Amino acid sequence: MVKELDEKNEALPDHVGWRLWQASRAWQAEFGAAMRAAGHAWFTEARAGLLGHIPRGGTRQSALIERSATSKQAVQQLLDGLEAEGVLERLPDPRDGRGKLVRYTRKGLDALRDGDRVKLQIEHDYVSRIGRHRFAALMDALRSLDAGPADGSQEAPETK
Amino acid sequence: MVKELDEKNEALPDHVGWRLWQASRAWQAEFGAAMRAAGHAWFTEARAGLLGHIPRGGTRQSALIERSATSKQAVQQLLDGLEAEGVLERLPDPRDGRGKLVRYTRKGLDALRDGDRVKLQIEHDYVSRIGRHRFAALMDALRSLDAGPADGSQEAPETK
DNA sequence: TCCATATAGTCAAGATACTTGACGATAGTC
DNA sequence: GACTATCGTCAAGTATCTTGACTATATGGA
Repeated sequence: MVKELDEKNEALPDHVGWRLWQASRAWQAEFGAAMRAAGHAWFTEARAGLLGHIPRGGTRQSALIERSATSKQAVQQLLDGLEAEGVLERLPDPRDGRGKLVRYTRKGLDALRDGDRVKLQIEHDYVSRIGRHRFAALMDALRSLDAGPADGSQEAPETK
Repeated sequence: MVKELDEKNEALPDHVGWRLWQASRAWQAEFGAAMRAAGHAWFTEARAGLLGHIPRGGTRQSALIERSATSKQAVQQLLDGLEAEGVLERLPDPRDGRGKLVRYTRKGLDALRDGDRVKLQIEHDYVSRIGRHRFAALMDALRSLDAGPADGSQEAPETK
């Protein structure tokens, strides 16, 4: 029944959600490929998402669970994997007998360093592709979206 | 409540990839929740991602595989699920005995209609949160990123 | 102090999404 | 007809995430 209609580029989505999703996936694919190419074979997107919530100085596991938008069991399983890979280590929290502290190992810190380098490379590439002005506008809009889910009367807050 | 000693807000990421990821996840969570609330209990993010590649007029399964960035087996399994849910149907391609055509059922078209409505609602909310100008700049930047991965001649370099 | 409740983390089982490998069927080409 | 490429399926395994049940420690009264 379908003639060529199907072959002539029927419109693909062009709304914020789709664009954000495509852009996010493209970034992650590029970043992950670069990280694995840099020798961090353990690097996956799910793990990267978790690591993004762990500051360089480490954190308590419970704080990590609050920040990430998943269940504590999911966080735990990702931590198990990262600990087994030698990227992180878990220590008992001296101030709370129930808690544990999550900390980067040397291997983990090395990965963070490489990650920073790759991020800069990708960002530089993006700027060269769409221009400094568009890139700045992109970041501004994304920060504004993140900042004001409930308060629409504010400009972008200070860049702390 | 919380002892503030080690809660001093160690910096969380603030780069393009992170911002895109967070924004994308937020959009998808909102969209998915609205769709499920609208009665489309079968709606998941993975399925939504696939449906995004299926135009209203349907498509060939092989074309779908090319568009989506995963394996043909992953596509097939998602199609199996969507077919079982009655959202899609697969017909033999009259022009190619090997191929199949993927088409929306009535139920699927109803979901598309609700999806369009939800998208507009979310977009309207975004505009009210960050302003028409920022929103337009966001879409412009995202489209530019998608358009020119290899050709940077769209905008003058304007470096510095 | 003792007890009730909340919090931090673990263990176990299952669902979903995705991957690789192997395979049969049809199409296109010679 | 034979060779090769494409289309789709079947099967098995991995990664990620979810729910439910459980232990241990902390906290806040009575």
